[in-house]
Amino acid sequence: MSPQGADLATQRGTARQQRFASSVRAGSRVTPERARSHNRVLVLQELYRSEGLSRADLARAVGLTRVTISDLVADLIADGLVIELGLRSDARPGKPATLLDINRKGFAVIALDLSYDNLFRGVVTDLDGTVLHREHADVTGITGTDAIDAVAALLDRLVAAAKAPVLGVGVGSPGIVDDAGTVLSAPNLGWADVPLQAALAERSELPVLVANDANAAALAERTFGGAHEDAILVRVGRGVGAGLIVGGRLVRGAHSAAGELGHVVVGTDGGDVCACGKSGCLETWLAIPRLQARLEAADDADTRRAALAAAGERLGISLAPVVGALNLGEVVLSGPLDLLDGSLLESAAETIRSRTMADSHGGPAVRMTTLGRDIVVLGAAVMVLTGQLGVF
Amino acid sequence: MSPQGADLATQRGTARQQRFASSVRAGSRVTPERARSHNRVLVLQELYRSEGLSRADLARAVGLTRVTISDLVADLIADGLVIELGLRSDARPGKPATLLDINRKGFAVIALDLSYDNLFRGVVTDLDGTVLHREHADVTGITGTDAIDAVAALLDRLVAAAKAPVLGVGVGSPGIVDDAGTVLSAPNLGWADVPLQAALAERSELPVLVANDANAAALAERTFGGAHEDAILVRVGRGVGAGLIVGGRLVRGAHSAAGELGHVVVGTDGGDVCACGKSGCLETWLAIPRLQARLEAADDADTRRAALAAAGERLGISLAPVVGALNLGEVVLSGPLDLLDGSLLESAAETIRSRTMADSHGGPAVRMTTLGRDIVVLGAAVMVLTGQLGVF
DNA sequence: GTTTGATTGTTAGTAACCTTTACTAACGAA
DNA sequence: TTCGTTAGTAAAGGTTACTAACAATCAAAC
Repeated sequence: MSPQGADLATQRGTARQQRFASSVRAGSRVTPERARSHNRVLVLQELYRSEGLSRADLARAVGLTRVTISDLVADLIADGLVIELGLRSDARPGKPATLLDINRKGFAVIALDLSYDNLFRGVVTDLDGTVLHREHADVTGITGTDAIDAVAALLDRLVAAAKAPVLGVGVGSPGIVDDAGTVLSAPNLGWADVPLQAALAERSELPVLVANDANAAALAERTFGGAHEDAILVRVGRGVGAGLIVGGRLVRGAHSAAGELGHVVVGTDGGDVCACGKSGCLETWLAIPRLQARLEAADDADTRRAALAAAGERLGISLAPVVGALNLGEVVLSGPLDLLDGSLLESAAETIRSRTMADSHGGPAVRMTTLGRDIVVLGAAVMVLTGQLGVF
Repeated sequence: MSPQGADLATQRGTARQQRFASSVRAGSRVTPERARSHNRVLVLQELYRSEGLSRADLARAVGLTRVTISDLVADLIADGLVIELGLRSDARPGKPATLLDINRKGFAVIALDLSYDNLFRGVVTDLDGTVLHREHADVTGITGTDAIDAVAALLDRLVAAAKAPVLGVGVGSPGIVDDAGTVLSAPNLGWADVPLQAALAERSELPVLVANDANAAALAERTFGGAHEDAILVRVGRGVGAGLIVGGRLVRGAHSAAGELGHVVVGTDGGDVCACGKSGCLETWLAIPRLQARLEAADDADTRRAALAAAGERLGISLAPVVGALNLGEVVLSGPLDLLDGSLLESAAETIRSRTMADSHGGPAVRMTTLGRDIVVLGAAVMVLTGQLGVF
């Protein structure tokens, strides 16, 4: 399944993972060693986004000399991260190039999505984000430490299913998650100040990264969905959450609570009472249960469409100041297609346009995600790729 | 006025400025030379924020060895950027330390504020942002290329007034300004696609940086006003603009238009017609001329206070989604104290709190700036310090 | 008064890194 | 076959930061 490099990696195990991590960790002073790590990452990045490059291609792309690139590539090949594909076939003058690629199948990434109702989902992917294996666990009624155990058990099954050395574990969790991967608050799971990242890292002896589900989804959309450098991803489900990408980077917020849009009050005309105590929160307009209730109460198609459009309008009203203040280039929605993709989306787009300064570019693109239900696990995988390899 | 290093810098002139600039410019590959530039900047940063450090102190703070720090400091002293202050006086065992500092009075920064009504303001500061000299130019009725000439003339006067080598020129301009310092649109000055930065750089042969006035103000608030790492600065004047700091960095936006909040529609209950054609824009509620008109129409103090509170509420309504989405830690207002600081500010703060999820931290701090009318020129100076020295 | 220990800053030598220069290998075109 | 081009490698050189060692200097303990 995995070539020599991967086996090598398996032998050395955790130490190797740490080394990858340290090669990326940001810091202040630059020693020659750090400089080389940085250049290593640049080579990996180039290889990641366009496979089939030669050493000479890399030298041109990265800006280092062929000599240095050869040296770096030799390191990466020795580590099992890069493989030679063979000679380039096209007819050009000169010595034929040896094509390289990241060892895409030589490592596995494990990604978990804890944001579904009563269900934990997990996948094993390769370095491309291709899903190789799926597992899930029913967690109806399970909260607190039992839920932590359920995550750990699911992780164990995924590790057992992985057929290549595991590069790391990414987790998208509901609630507010801080930089250290501690879930500060996730009411549905009964979690408060749960150090999920540390707990899973200790039990699995793998690098683990935990983040909020909507934030993870935003990363996925940025990496695999082609989202703009300045974009917001809004996830509509039992609640409403968002992830923001500003200048190509995920926004964390003053208290790690960036994207918590669900309980922002929309409009100046009241609204339903929310679970949080306020009236007119975005969730009261947009959350799927409320939306479905309103649709069931509707008699005909027009009324239903009006209900969806009203929800979309509320979304647009709350997003307009964000789009204006950040000058966002794109708004992406994630959630049930049958409800979101249609009147709701169109109404939201129109509302945003009519309430912001339609600069010469005609306002932001507003669209559904193309990543479907895997968006959170894909984002969790991106977290691992970024954290362990520095890719993206 | 300026010590030997400064004279030296004067002689070599522009070439030196370029060198400073190149030492900061971001890039991809890391060569040893780039690494050293980076470390140079780290030393400067440490010295900038706490004067009176020894080489050994720097070594501890930056993480490099004393040997390397000594070498870097020797370079910086040779360049005139750092000076020795003398021996440390306090009684400690060991050889007394030689204290160092950035040559704070040895260089000047020129900063311009083009955002006033019919007035261009400019200052000369030292590296601390202390204003040493002021100039202004009445530009009533002056627009287009005449306005560009007026800026250049004001800049010439400031250069002539500077008593130390000029490190660079920062300009805070109204309108939308792109990364290259081109004013894409500034209706009041009759500017569209005016390459102000390039024009001034060519005429003055100095490094020039142009940015939007509210964005510059946000930088000033972050650097000199102690603003939070995630904050928004709202500037209320003839129009309404904002600058956002996210993760400690200024947000530019998809089309360089971040912070353009003035023409975002507020609320769902209509409002006055705006110059832009829409109704209920934030400017129609908050801009100073409109606000003053409403106050003059009011009969008694209570009505006036209510008008101010209403304006503050509208500001809060439009900021709430931004505060929630970005999880901002602070909201800072800049503008006429007599109008903003009071009912308006309190109402805005209360509205933001009541419309966002009052996380465990009680919502963002909401306050006036302490930097007064110099906020934009100070921000322009910060741009120069950041761009030329990498400080902050 | 002397010794001891601590701190600062410098000198000398070393290891790591990237570059320049020069080379071989391999290929198409004339 | 020769020429020009491209890919990759090898050797030498310069820059960078590190370790080790040292002199200068001072407080505090003896």
